[in-house]
Amino acid sequence: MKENWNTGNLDTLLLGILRQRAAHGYELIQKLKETSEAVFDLPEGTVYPSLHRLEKTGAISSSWDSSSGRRRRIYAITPNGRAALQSGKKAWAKYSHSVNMVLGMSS
Amino acid sequence: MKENWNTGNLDTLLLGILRQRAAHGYELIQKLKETSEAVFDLPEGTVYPSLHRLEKTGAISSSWDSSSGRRRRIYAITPNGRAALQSGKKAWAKYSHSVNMVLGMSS
DNA sequence: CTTCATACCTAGAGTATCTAGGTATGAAAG
DNA sequence: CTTTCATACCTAGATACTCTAGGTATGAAG
Repeated sequence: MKENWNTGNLDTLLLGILRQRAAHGYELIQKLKETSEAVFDLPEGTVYPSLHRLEKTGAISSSWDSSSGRRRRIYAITPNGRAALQSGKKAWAKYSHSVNMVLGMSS
Repeated sequence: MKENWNTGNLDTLLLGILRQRAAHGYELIQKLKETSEAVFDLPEGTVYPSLHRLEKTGAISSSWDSSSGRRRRIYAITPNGRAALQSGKKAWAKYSHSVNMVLGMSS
């Protein structure tokens, strides 16, 4: 992942959801909404391109599943993705600490 | 300010610096760098447009100062700006809490 | 007198998000 | 049975912010 939180942070959030278990795109949107208490209520036009980016860089891999009759693309995090998640978390820790400093909030 | 942290957050950061005392643009860049421990080391091409945005929306006001020989545009936060800062801080609190949830970090 | 830090500015490139459209299936309601 | 809604995928183009890369000008230092 990049070492700047300010851009492409959705990629890190998706890896954060996928770190526990694989999921398909639509499901990720819902989990992101649930886990964030509706703060991240993102349109598909935002999330799908992000997933395609992550797959292109090898952070996640996908496979089609049709067991439910309805076709789904299941995404799973790769070892590369876990490394990217770790550096993304570090970037977040630095970024959030700095914002707290600048805004004069408890860090 | 907008209720979404993800976009236009630099505006809130600048208000955070200006909440204590007025400052000119170049100085704000340095203070942002100092206060954030170099995490926010932003180019002028990023910061000046942000200041112009803030002035256009009435969150800050500016005046020219030539007392140092070198001309400087001094920015001060307005009452509107303080209100915008408050809502920006609320947006940040919600956003950062949600990121911590999604990434599984201590919130 | 040249170089560097200060101090301002903007146009255009780059990039991420969002809007708005499209397709298709399963379930529920009437 | 057929219409409607949630599921489930996709992309093209608009929007918006950041950054690059240029420009100008002054004061200080060497």
